[in-house]
Amino acid sequence: MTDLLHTYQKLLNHYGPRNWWPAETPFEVVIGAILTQNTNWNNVEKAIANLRKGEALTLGAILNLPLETLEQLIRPSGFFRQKAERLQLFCRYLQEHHQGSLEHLFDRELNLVREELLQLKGIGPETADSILLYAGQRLSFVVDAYTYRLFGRLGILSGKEKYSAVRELFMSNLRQDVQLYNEYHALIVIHCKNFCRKKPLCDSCFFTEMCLYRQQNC
DNA sequence: TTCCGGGAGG
DNA sequence: CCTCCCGGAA
Repeated sequence: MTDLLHTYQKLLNHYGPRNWWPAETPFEVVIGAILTQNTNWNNVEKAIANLRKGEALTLGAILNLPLETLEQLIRPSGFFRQKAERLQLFCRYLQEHHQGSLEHLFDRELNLVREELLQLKGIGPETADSILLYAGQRLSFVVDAYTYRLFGRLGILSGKEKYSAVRELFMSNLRQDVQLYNEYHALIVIHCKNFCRKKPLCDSCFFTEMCLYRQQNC
């Protein structure tokens, strides 16, 4: 499946390296990964700005803040009640099982860490992989709705594959390189925001002959 | 004013 | 399957 590499090259040529994820620290990556579930990043930015202004961007602050206060700070990110609970659950877990240290959490065999993350309420596969890759620099490819959409339209996915199958497809066909995984997912995100939207802007998209969708609909 | 977009759990 | 929610675009 050299298509995956070819697609990566085209994206990288067009956008250049993204150096994701937009956060100051690994802990902020985790917070952002939870807040951005089913949510635009613009809304997450407002929530993070509120947390920062409220000096609430630390594990201790999130644990000690009254739930209602935390809810109001992250309100712009949507689903604020469940997300506030999930932030506190994650922080409490990190506190009690890893001395509050993400490094301690990450410093074991990949699948052990991943399974541990997946046990936590509010951390599904995409959030777990985002945390592993972008907060932990661990080799775990992130699959999201954009991945299904872009590669579905390119004719590489049918859309019916399970999350794990898509992740394994990428992981078994790409170099085992954290920076490559980081860039690839970031490039998929920006391309789907710019062009490969639900209502795609095919006219200005640089995937031409290799896009099945474009061949059939444009 | 309605509509759109975006993960996880139940 | 459904629910949880917002901000910005239409």
